[in-house]
Amino acid sequence: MEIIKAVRGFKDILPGETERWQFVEDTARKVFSDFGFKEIKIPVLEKTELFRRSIGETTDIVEKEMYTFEDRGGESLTLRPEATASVMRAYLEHSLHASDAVSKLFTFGPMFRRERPQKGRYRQFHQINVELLGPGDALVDAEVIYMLMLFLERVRLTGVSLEINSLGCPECRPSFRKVLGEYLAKKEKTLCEDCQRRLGTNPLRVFDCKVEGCKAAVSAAPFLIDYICERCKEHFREDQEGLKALKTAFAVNPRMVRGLDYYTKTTFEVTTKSLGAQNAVAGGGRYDRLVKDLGGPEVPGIGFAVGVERLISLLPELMEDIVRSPDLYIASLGQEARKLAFILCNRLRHLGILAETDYSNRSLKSQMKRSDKLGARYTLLLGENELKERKAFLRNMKGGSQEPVGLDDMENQLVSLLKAR
RNA sequence: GUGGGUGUAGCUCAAUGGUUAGAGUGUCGGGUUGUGGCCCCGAAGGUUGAGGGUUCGAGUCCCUUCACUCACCCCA
Repeated sequence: MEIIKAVRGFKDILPGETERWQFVEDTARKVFSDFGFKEIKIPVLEKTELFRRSIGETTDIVEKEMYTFEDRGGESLTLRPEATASVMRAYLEHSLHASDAVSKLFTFGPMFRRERPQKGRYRQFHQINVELLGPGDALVDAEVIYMLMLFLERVRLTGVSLEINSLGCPECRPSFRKVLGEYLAKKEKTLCEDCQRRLGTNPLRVFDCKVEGCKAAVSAAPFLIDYICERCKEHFREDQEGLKALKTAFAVNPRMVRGLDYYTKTTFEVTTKSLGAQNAVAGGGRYDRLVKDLGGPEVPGIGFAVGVERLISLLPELMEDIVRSPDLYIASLGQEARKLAFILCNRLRHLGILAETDYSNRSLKSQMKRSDKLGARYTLLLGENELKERKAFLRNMKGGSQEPVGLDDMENQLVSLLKAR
């Protein structure tokens, strides 16, 4: 019979990898809570309408990447392609804005997009998501970005760079689109097919194109940040001052464009050179209209998402310090000893010691090999002779030295010995 | 969605169209009574991704399909 395999683009995360996931999540919890953020848990399934309204009808995500289906009641549901929309929904549904002027929220979880799988791109992938709602001040932007960079530093990620940009606001962006559209129209012939199409739909996207002709056409193009209104300019300037004050290195990338419609003003991305085409490790920005667009009060917000698979693939390999190996392996010989090993092993676990033993009556040699393979610090040798003489041998697996331990009160002796380090 | 590359043991890879598809590594066992790592010996482990075709004969050639992978696209 043929075995059933996982759905394309969906991955198992096995022991050996999960340690890194836990490390990343634990670090995130610690850092974010130091900044006053609280964890929120939200469903993976939402009404389709939520994403259409927040992400934008004409974005690629909504147009061709969502897992949308009708449930048995005939309602259109969608596996979330990102988390911000759900957090906003929960924020409004539970009127969090009414109970506190500032909401600092983070969440972990899987997201779903039906794209062709590739390095660093899966159909189910995980994000760490942070949202800060309430204040619209530029210093908040700097603080959130600072927290992101601190988190990345704490998980020992290196070789990344931070880029920021401003997308302006609903008042000033349209006028720039017009300016850019007119500029690019003059160069239409040098643009690739895709970009010629983009002229009509979203000329800002041409900035993202990697085709040489388009790069050249765009190299002298006007920049959005030169056309944004005074208020947006001031906001962007304060944001940069904030980052400088917090000694956070960044570069302004006037060509950075983001794929979700709800962003306004500050946007940012953390990228790497070692991930191939999927170079964004984290990204986010300010969304001052989103809450209102979803039917809520006028509450500005800012947030970011970290791609966990991408982040983990960039982490240094050597992380032995986070995998736990046994403190003690109990090797037993004979029925009586085996029974005692069984009791002792579980009592030690009860006391917080990672103990292992073997129940299948294997040769001492096999048990020693297993102890070695598991990386146990000590092996306790418990056989018929030891039972008779009321003492067992405790072997240090690193040096190979052995010392006797009295059978009576052995539990306490072992605990004090093993917990000493 | 479009294009390229790759599918052989758990993993990394061999095998001119020609016997019974091999090696390393890993797993399990053994190398005189009850001691790990190094070394030696042995065993288990495969529908050669799947399905069709060409051929006296296919892991090898052809077609289809699936998966993986890289790039486009998009984004975390």
